[in-house]
Parts: sequence; structure tokens; C-alpha cells
Amino acid sequence: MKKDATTEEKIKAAAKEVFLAKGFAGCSSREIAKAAGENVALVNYYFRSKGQLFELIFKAAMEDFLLSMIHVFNSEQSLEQKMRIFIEREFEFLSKHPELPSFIINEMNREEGCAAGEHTIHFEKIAETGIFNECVKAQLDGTMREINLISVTMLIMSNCQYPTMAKNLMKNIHQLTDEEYTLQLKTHQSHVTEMLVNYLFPKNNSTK
Amino acid sequence: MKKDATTEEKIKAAAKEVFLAKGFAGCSSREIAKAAGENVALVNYYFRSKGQLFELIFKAAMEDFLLSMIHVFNSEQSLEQKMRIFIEREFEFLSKHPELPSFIINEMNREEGCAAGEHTIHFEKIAETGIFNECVKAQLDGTMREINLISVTMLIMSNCQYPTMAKNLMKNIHQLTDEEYTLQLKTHQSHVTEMLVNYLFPKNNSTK
DNA sequence: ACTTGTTTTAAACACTTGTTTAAAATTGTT
DNA sequence: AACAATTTTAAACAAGTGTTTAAAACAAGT
Repeated sequence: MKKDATTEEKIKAAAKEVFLAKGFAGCSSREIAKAAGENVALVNYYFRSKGQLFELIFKAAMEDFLLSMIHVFNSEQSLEQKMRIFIEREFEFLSKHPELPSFIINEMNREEGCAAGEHTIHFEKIAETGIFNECVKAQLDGTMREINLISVTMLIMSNCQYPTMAKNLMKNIHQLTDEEYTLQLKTHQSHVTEMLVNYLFPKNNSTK
Repeated sequence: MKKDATTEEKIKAAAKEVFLAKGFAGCSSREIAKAAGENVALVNYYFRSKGQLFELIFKAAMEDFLLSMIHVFNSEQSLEQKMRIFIEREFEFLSKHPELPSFIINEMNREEGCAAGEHTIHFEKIAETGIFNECVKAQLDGTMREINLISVTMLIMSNCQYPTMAKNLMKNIHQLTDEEYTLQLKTHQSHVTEMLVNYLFPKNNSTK
């Protein structure tokens, strides 16, 4: 935690940490306050309610989550190369924020479903990068497989995010240590990259 | 809910429903009792505590989860065919139990990490089917790609489970209705099947 | 020093939590 | 019918929940 952070920042940072680790229902206001080294009342003094604080954290997390996608798409490279770099960045990003996907998916699945319908803004930013048009063009000239773009994003997200989300499950099932799993993740990443690139950009040495 | 179920069964069924939907921290004993149409005290009368009831539900869920894998492996077919069928069954199973993967992954990630180290028994059952030996043999004679078996399971789980887990996230991001997403899932399934089979069992028309 | 406004604190609020208790209702047995 | 065992109920328990209150501590300006 930062040194000279204001109380408000300290609470926000603590809230992020605790919410991401335990989810909205899994922690209390007092726990967040204690993690920030402050009084409970200050949580509500600065953020009015646990719910509003959570919404703030969630939106920021969602932004991180989606913005992590955008950077690569603006670069000037072949689609295949962009894909490779994107997967690499995604694995790197997730190794730093392993709780993020689970957190977002969980809170989207809550009954009081968090702020539904507001995140399309960010997704439009991705659309603005022109990556989708680029895909359509590539599909027309045959360098990219015919596949709708929702499936493309789903393939990428599945293969990048699931391995970090299911870390504890996989460790348990396969009896792995933390280090072993990190190693496993590394080799898995290269499989994912090759598999996705091969599937999405088939080198048609087969006579169609 | 069944008609002539005993009180104990009614509570167990209600607990399963509520726990799977909201997780351990996301619900209360009274909520479970109400869902079962019974008194709160009965929950503890039959299961001693919320925690023990949860453990029961969790273990049963974990068993469902892992047993869903085992059936196919015992059949007499080519590895590639087994893989195809397995993926199909997995998608079918998950369409009936969409909350299961999220539930298990979440509760494995809780600090009080649920019953770690006990699920290897079920996994050994999968090993007993001989599927892993079969893979090793296939890798030796070249019909299967050289890849460690942890990565294989991870590839399958990622591509089968993630799409159901992230349903609400994907629906929101892409502005889809429930029906549209179900349709999307169907076409995604065929992509997943082709991609995984192509990657794991490459037809080597390339001169190596 | 006194008066502003802001920040922090401890205490209290009403309510929910998991769990227990002791009495009531129900069942089965003789 | 009377007894014992089991099942169900309502009520209570202490502890924890989100939130509010009112007083204290602090800062800055005059």
C-alpha cells in the first residue's frame, strides 16, 4: 500500500483488494475498514454505502479488464501477429490480476446483477480499433476462417482466462505445487497460442 | 421439487439450489430453510451446521462434476472419436448444470478452501479408465500431438466450461438475449470440437 | 483566540447472522 | 390408552451486519 495515500485512497485500495479476493457477499464493511487501517464509519463517509463502494471498484475492474484488450489492436501488424501478441499480453496481464476474471464473472452472475448494460461503452472502444472490420476483411480474402466474432472472443477468453481462474481446482486435481502450476501455465500458453492461430488462420495446404 | 420428499431431502435439495446459485457466503441458513418450506432449526437438526451442509452439497457437486467425465472414456472407440463425444456430453451436461463450474471454482478459491486434497480419489477413477495410457500410446505412434495431459484437460475444460460460466458477461458485452446466446453456444460448440480435434490429432499432410 | 469547515472517532441503531434451547406436535409401540 | 422416541416449532442467544449519529479532533482563515 502507498505511503502518503489519503484516507479515501487507502479505503479504495483496501476495498479493491478485499472485494477481488472475497466478492461482495464474502466480506464486511468492517473488514475493509480494518484492511485500510481506518474506522468503519469512514467507509460510508467517503462512499455512502458498501454497495456504492463496490460499484466503484467493480467498474474500475471492468475497465481494467476490457482496456487490457484494446492496446494491441491498434498496432500495425498482421492479424495473426496481433493475435499472438494479444494472447501473450493477456496471459501476462492475468498473471498480475488473477482474481479479475472470476470476480467479474461472479458478480455478473449475482441476482442484483451488477450494473448490467453499462459496459457496452468499453466494448465499443474495442470496435473502434477496427479489429472487427479487419477480421471481416481477412475472412473475405480467405486468410481467416469463417467464424462469427463472438466465437472468436469466446475462444480467446476461454483459453486465456480459465487456466488462471481454475488454478486452485487444477492444482488440487493434479496435485501440483504453486511453482509447478506456474510452469504448467507457461507451456499451456504456447499450446493455446498455436492452437488458436492454427484454427483461426489455417494455412490452406489442403486443396479445397 | 419432489412431492413426497422427506424433510431432510427437501432441505438438501433446497440447499443445493441456493448454494449453487449464490455460493456459501451469498446465502443464509434461513434462506435455505425458507426455500425448503421448513423451519430454520431443522437445517441444523439434520445437518448440524451450515458449514457441514455445505460440505455435503459441495462434495456431491464435485462428484457430479468429475463423474460426468468418466462415462465416455470407457467406451470402445478411437481416441479422436472419444474426444468428440466427450465434448458433446460436456456441453450437454453443462447446459443442464450451468452453475456447477463457477460454484466449484469459486469455493475452491475461498480462503477456507473447501476440503482440499480429497478429490484426487475421483480423479484416480478417471485414470483407471486407462484414458491417459491411451493418450501416451497415441502420442508414441504419432496420431496424437506431443502434449502433457494436464494441458489436454485444461484445454477441454477451458473451452467447454468457460462459455457457460461467462454467459451473463458475454450476453452483456455483446448485447445478446438468452435465446441468441443459446444459439451462439451451439455454433461455438462445433468450433471448439473442430479446433481441439485438429490440434490434438493433427492429420500430418505436412512432410515433417 | 475564535470561528469556519472538514475529517475522524466511538457509540449506538435496527437488523440479520448461525446456532441452541425447551416446549410442543407427531409418530410408533405396547 | 399410555408411554417413549422422534420430529417440528417458536423463541432466544450472542455475535456480526450495514448504516447513522453526535461529539471530538483537526485544519485553515481571519
